This record gives sequence, C-alpha cells and structure tokens, in this order.
Amino acid sequence: MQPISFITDGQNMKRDVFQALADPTRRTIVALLATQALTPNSIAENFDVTRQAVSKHLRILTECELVKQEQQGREIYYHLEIKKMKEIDLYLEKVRSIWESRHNQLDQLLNQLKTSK
Amino acid sequence: MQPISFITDGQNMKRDVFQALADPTRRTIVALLATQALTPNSIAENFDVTRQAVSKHLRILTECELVKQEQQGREIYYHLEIKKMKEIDLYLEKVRSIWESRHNQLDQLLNQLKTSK
DNA sequence: ATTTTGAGAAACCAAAAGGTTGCGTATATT
DNA sequence: AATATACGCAACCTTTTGGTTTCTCAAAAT
Repeated sequence: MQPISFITDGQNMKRDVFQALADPTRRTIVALLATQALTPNSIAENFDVTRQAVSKHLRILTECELVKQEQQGREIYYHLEIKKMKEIDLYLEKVRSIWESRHNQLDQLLNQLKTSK
Repeated sequence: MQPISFITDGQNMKRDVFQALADPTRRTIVALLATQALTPNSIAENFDVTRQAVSKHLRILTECELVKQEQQGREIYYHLEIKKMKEIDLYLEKVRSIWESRHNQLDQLLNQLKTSK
C-alpha cells in the first residue's frame, strides 16, 4: 500500500502544512504574523538568525499557502492566511473520529454482551 | 530574541509533536493506530517500506509520547495516545486567539472612529 | 533442541533541512 | 546622480531525516 497523505491540496501545493509547522522558529513566525503583517526585516529583528534565514522560512510558509505576500514599494509584507490552519484541524478530526468510532464499536460489543447475558 | 518553541513539555520530551507529524507516513500510521493497537509488522504490511523503517517511525512517535508500547510475548503492540494531540490544538488556539484579538483591536478602532465623527 | 519469527540496534547512504555569506536588482533617500 | 536599503536568489556547508541492509536477541513453534 502507498503511504497516504492526509493533506492533499492536490493541485498546486508544493509543501504540506504540518511540515511547514514542524520547525519551532516557523511556528513562532506564524504566531508573530497573527498579530500583524510584517516584513522579513522586522521579523528577523525578533530572532537570532539572519534576514535571509527568515526569508527561507517565509518561502516555505508561502509554499504551503499559510502566508501570503503583499508588495509595498520595496518592502514585502507577509500576512497570515489563518484559514489554512483548518487543514490541521481536518487531520485531527479525522483521527479523532476514527478513534471515537472504535470506542463506539467497543461500546456496542459491551452492550451486546450485556443484553445477551 | 530566541526562537520560542510553543510546545515545550520541558522535562522529558525529546521530540516535538508537530515534527513527529510532519512526515505523511507517520500521519498515516497514527491514523491506523487510531483504529486499534498494532505491531510493527502488521503496520509494515500496509506500507511500501520495510518493518525497520516502520520501527523507526514508531520510535519517533514514541519519543514525543504520541504512541505507547505494550509488550505481549515477543510482540510489541503500539497504541495511540490520543490525548497528546491536544498539544496541537493548544498551538492552534494560541495563534487563533492572537488573530482574534487583533481583529478586536481593529473593531475597537473602527468603533472609536464611528462614535467620534 | 533446533528453527522460525518479531523486533530493536547499528552502520551506512542519499536527500533534505536549516543556516550562512555573497550577489543582483529594484525602490527610496540624499 | 549617487547612495543606501529591502529583498530574493544562488552557492555552499553541516546536521538531520528517512530509508536500507545486516546483526543480535528473545520468544514461539516444530
């Protein structure tokens, strides 16, 4: 069997959201961008890495569409696409629903045993 | 400023949950384990990789405590620790609350402008 | 008692990740 | 017009990742 990806935008997503959020620095950047749109430079000021490193992180976040760019003169403002986080919820819900239905099956089994005694 | 990890068990967690779920194969394993506890061999049968590779994935999932082992004879059953997924919710909630409060501020500003015209 | 089976551990490898420095280019500033 | 600034891109380096193969060990099966 093939490894199934539970997150498949299918068309033009080069990167998956989980992988993008695997890096703690990127998670912090996302949290930062939740407050307001920011430029690479202003983000870099909050970290211990160069502006180029932040740029790379932003590229990855952009590739999975968690973040969008908006050019303003020579500056580029990056802002969060909060909707994209839904995809993570989707996976969590999927796993939980499987988990729950398993319990229901157990409950059903227990009920059957109970009523047939 | 230091890169802040939003997921810090602090004490004995060697691996963070987001990173563990970054790999699509591991996400599928987690979904599989949501149905029932399984041995490495039975998991490997569902994939295109060797048992050893699955073992490695299970080690990573175990390190972040998303999965627990239960020895039975010479077999080891791996079962999902569904509670651990809460940590992901926590991050999502954090980001969303930041995002919401930002909007509230904007709403407040708009209201102020409206009442003072 | 011998052989098979389940599984972790180790050694190894190619590819990806995360970082750096240096460069090119477009937009502001003077 | 000359200079400074904001940024992306490319090249490079080191560490991590995901996989394989091989080995060893303990538990079952014969």
